[in-house]
Amino acid sequence: MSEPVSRAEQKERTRRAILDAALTASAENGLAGLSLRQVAKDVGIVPTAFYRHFDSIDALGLALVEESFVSLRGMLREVRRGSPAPREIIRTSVAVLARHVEQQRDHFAFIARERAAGSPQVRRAVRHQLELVERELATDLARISGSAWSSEDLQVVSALIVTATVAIVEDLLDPDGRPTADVLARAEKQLRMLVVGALQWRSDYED
Amino acid sequence: MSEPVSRAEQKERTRRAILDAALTASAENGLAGLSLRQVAKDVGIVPTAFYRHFDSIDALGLALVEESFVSLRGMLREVRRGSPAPREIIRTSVAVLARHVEQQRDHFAFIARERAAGSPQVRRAVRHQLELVERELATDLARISGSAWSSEDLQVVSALIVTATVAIVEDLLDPDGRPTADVLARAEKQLRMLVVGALQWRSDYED
DNA sequence: TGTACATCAGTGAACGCGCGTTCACTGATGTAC
DNA sequence: TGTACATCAGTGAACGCGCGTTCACTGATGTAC
Repeated sequence: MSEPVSRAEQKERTRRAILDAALTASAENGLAGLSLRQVAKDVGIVPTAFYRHFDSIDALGLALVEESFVSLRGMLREVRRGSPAPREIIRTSVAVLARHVEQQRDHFAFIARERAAGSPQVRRAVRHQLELVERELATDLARISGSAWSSEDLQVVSALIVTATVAIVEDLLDPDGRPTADVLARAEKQLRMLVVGALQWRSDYED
Repeated sequence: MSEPVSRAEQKERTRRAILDAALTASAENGLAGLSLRQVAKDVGIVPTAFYRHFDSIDALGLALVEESFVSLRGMLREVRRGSPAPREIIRTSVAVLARHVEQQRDHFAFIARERAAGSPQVRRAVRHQLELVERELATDLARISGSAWSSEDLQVVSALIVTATVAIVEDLLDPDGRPTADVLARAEKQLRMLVVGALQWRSDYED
């Protein structure tokens, strides 16, 4: 019935199972509340076997950061494929965001949670990744706008957009929060308002 | 030498000591990682005595939420005392924010952390308090602007300002973050940009 | 003011539990010849 | 193709530890008379 699997292949499968179980379990009490023994039990291995795959729980945490940002970058890639018309960009981007957050709920929740509450090392990794996203957004904005903004302004706008988007994701993930449709409608309005402010900025308020 | 203290007074002192120790200890691994035994040891009581003051660690957590928001509201009260000229409001408000965050670091860090990572009950309490702040801000904005915005727009702007401010506080608290002066300069710019967008909004983009 | 009783914050022993980590091991898979 | 040896993912017993919670208690403070 089943294919024979090489030792390397089997090891990779177990590693994946550990990552999946850890992601699910950390949704409960955060990465800091993760129990190596519980993860091992879920995976179906003995606790000590964990060490064949990761040096420590913190190393596992960093692997989960990587994995979660693979999801997030997949989303960004799809957003970049969208229309370049400003109004359309926002509408379609929010729709893409909503779909990806729903499909990769655990990854986005992991990022949102550990960004604020992770161990210093994990928190640093998450913030670093978000900073990279911020810089890429600044580059995109420079391309679209034809360098109408100063580089300082580009950074400020990008930071604002990323901040607002993180908050939108948190709202989407909040089980007690408003209905998804409301959050998305408000998200579009917030982002449009923000873009209006940024566009207006250069002519009116530049220092 | 020392004054005699009533039983009620002594009980209140112990309660305060528990809250202080818990706030400090939770800065390490979050409220979820708090050890009742460690808190008791720090306070100088036996672990079981904790139950004379709180029904559970979650109840203690809710008390810490209350206490932290007393700090935050103290800050807001001072902000409201400031100048009503838009440009001045932002500058002085950011300065007040910076000072309060520095002085009540643990309270602000508690709010930022538990907002994202607290137990469902604690997270709900934090988000509820932030929602109240958002609504009060909407009321203030209505008063200042003379009801130039729709109530829906007021809510959207308020949410955006609160979101941006929370992010600024997180940046101020981040030990690996940019220098405080940079964060504050950027904060002012972000908030101004945001206000520009909101003001422009009503004439240009209203649905 | 003095006495007898009530209250109750804090004590200390004891419990069972799940934790991370160590270690020597097993036995199937992989490799060299 | 067959054999002998190496590798190494997963095993299972054992460890010491800190955890939250129970319970009956003590003794100083507070109150009624």
